[in-house]
Amino acid sequence: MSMPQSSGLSVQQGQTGGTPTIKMAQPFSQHCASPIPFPSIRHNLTNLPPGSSMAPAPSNGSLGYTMVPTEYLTQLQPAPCAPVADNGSLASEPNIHVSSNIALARLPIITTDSRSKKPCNCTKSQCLKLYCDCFANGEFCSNCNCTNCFNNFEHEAERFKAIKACLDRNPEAFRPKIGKGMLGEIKLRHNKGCNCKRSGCLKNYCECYEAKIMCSSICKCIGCRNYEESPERRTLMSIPDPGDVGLCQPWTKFYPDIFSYRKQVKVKQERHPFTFVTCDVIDATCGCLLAQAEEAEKAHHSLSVAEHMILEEFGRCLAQILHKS
DNA sequence: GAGTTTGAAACT
DNA sequence: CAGTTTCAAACTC
Repeated sequence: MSMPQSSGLSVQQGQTGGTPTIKMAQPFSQHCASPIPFPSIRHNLTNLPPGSSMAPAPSNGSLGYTMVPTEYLTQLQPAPCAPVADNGSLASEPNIHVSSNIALARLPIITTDSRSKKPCNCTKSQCLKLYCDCFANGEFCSNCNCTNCFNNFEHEAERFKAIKACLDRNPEAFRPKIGKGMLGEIKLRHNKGCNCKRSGCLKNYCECYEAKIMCSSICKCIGCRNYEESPERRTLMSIPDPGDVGLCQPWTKFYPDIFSYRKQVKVKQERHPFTFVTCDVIDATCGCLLAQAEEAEKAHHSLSVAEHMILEEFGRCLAQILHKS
């Protein structure tokens, strides 16, 4: 699967282990990997990525919820919660009940559609299998180079069947592959792990490497060189040795745009919010807020406490954004 | 641009 | 669940 090289985020613990900091690592959609079974929070998750919805996990109700592209959700079942439209507003389908206070309380979302979708080149799958990146990402093919494409409005029935088949095989088929690690882990990791044998996990064949994350214990790769101290990885990724720099910020190498606004600011004294409140920054902020919601859920806090925690987190995010700017 | 390699997804 | 096949992307020349 392909991912924009210049986008993506993560939430990392501060160097002293204190306040989490916003770092780029993944598109926002990748942040929503963990099911969110806390209903009171879930119903307030109106800031899901545009075009996404939370749906009950298909296989096992106890699993909570899984994130499914809204197009798929609406085709598979009556939407249990309001999807987020591409323009960031709540969908207006009459069968979807949206509590007015939620609707009123919603903050406007800046769409992240600026990330261009990579066209696929499928020839045999009809773009109805997970081989197809468009299909796997819950998107219709558009401006692709595919042949005999069924991943479009004209082939709704076939798409429906294909989606259902995928979910039957794997209820989490459309779950983002990159997510947070185990409880307490903040770094992102591949949810399934890779199975590379020959690439040393240092080529884009490797999903971990492609996502610019290191392989983890769940990977079943052979001859892996995609780990923290790997010299080959450092060379490939042009990561300076921690001893060579005072404050090592390796991810700035991979995701320069979120850090580049500092340089822009130096060059241009007149600053505008859009020069540093980029889509990636917004994505990272949403990721922090979701993480906070999950923490509240795990701690079984009440809704009001959860809201308080999330608001506090939002404040910290704002402070960091201002500091970075 | 054609051919090869690779590993995920699909299939048996 | 393991082995095999299919597939499309990544890579090489």
